[in-house]
Amino acid sequence: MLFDNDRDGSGTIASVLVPVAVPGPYTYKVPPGLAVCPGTIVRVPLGPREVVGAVWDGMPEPGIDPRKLKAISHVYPAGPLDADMRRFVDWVANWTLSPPGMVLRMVLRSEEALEPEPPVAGVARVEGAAPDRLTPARRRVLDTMQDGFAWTKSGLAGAAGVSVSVIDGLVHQGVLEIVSMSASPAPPAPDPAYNAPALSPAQAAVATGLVAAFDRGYAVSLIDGVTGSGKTEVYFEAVAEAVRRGRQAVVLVPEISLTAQFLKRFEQRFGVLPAEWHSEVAPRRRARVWRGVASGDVRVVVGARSALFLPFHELGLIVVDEEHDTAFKQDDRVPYNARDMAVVRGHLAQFPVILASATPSIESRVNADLGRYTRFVLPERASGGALPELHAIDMRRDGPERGRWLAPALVAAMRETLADNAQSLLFLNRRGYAPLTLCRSCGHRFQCSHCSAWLVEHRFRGRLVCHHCGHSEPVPQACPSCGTVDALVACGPGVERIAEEVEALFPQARTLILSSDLPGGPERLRREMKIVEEGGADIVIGTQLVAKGHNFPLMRLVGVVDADLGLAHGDPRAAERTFQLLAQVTGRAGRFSGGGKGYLQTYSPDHPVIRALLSSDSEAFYAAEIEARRVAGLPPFGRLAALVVSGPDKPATEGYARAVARAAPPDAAVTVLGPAEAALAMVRGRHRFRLLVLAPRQFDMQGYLRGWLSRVPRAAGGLRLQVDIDPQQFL
DNA sequence: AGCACGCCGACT
DNA sequence: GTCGGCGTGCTC
Repeated sequence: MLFDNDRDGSGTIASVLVPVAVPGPYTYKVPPGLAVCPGTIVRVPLGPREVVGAVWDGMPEPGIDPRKLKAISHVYPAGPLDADMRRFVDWVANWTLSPPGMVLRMVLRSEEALEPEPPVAGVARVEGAAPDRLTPARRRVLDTMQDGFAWTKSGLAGAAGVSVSVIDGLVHQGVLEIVSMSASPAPPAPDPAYNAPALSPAQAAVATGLVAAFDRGYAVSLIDGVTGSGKTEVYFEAVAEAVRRGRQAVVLVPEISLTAQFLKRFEQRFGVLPAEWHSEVAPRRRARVWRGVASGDVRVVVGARSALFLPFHELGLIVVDEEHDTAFKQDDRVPYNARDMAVVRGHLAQFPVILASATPSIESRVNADLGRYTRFVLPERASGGALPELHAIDMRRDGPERGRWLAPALVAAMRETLADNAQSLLFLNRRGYAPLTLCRSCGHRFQCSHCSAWLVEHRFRGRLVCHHCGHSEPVPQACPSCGTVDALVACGPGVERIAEEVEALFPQARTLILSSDLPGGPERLRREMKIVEEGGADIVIGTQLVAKGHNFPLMRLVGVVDADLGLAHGDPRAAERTFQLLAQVTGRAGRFSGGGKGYLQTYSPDHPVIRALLSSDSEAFYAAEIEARRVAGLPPFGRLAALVVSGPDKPATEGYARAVARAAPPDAAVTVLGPAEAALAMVRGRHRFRLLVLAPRQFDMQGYLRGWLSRVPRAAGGLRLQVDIDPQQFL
């Protein structure tokens, strides 16, 4: 904010939010001649360096020694951030108990974007000049340039089918000259009328409902549609409506599914590729998208969760695809859930938000049941194909012989599928060869020295790996405890072990493992996904990454090797996660090739999650799960739940966690999970302790946590809270 | 003595 | 988040 307090000649001052973990804006002098307003993006000195910040709303903190004030050193041409954006930053900061500057940092992550796009060097014709000899290559270049525009060297070389040296030669001769090309032209806008699809009656009804939401300002729609029901086509109609209304739109997708396939579908519908925003976009391109979003040249962005913090001025729609996906959660720095913050942003700026999933999260279902969201159901596949027929294999009765992991019934189905030249998918959410290794002689179990989780054998790499902290060591010849040689046994299966069994059963089949940790990285993974997609593999063995994003058109059979995995451990969302994962995985079968089959190997065929999966009845699952939470004394999700995660590996940390548990109000259910349970419960985190607080609806969790935080001595060092509360009731 | 490393506090 | 200051402990 600006303050005209020039009465004493000291000049104006402004509040500036700086990208550091301080509680609020700092005060700076505005040098004469610089024009700033709330939202202006500025560079300011901070300690020994200069940082990028933004002029912010609010009174400067009183009691700052005026002699201490430094001056804004630069005003960026980008921006200013509008009032909606500033309110959003403040809201997210308050909600996540994070310093507002740290949230602002997420908005201003591309420093390159803050300056205008630097001009690029190009070549243009010199009026009247002709080359000494007109070779065929030179002719092609000059023909290509008949439009009279300037070209970049490489662009021209590509278009004319010559090498850059031909162009250099023409420059040398004075036929072409190096010119400075101004910023690239605005990308073509998506055309809502380009290729409107023929929607089924059910899809059309949903599309109409989504479009109608635009007249209500803020409204949240939940599209609950089985895999293959055409959710994407349907919400594209809402994107089209936003574009028609002159608004910008953003589609948030879990990072993993930001695939070429998805972008191509967008192009088929709208005639142009959308702007992309995620961590793999190169800095230059990133900067261009940021500037385009701010200037309004970019109308639609498809991106990962961080796209939510782009500086839109005319945002009129957010779509969150696969809204249940945990990739929308950021666990480090500012811990936020992009799905919830999307709803908040829609609320603050009064525009519609669409959440889409085949397996909505419990909280979104509850919010729909309570009437906060409008739920649209797409119960059938758009192709008219049936959902896969699912069977349980009771491993207690019909399991495989000792030392094998695939039941006879599943093997028979694989054989049949193979004979039909179709693909099978074996799903096991466990990387490596075996999850536990022990010594046959003395019973020693290999445990991680850093975090007490079991070490997982990775036979291809010849190492024992901790999946919790990443530590790894070579597989020893002798037992480190009793010294017996060659006495180590692998217990239980991982994908590598399943592959071994498949290769023994079907030596002639083309078998492929899809697992995130195989050598070759994401590049190889993409290649292999493509191989599967094109039919280059018969049997695919995959971890959870096969559940997401990619479509496998030839997949006809899915075998879940261990359907119970993930149902047992301490995470209160274990059942929900398992249901979502297995529904997504089995939904891969027969999605494009007509009928498909799925087998669930389980020791607990009567578990509500397994039963709901078998009957393809997600209603049964939601009812059972909500009831189970009620019986367990947990408040219904979608109301209030908080996770407090404490970070560093310090004895004091556990003490603080237990102290907050004791201080909790009587009607809040508070659980402290120790390191082992936390390791199981948090797949990706490296948290040593985890405090789970479940509080009833009317309880001010934010205030409680803030009060508690203020009492934690600094000595707790780096203690971090992760708040996982559905913000619905506060909107 | 010289410096690598970790911890802590300040940053307007 | 990033920097500098300062203490500890190790090496030339």
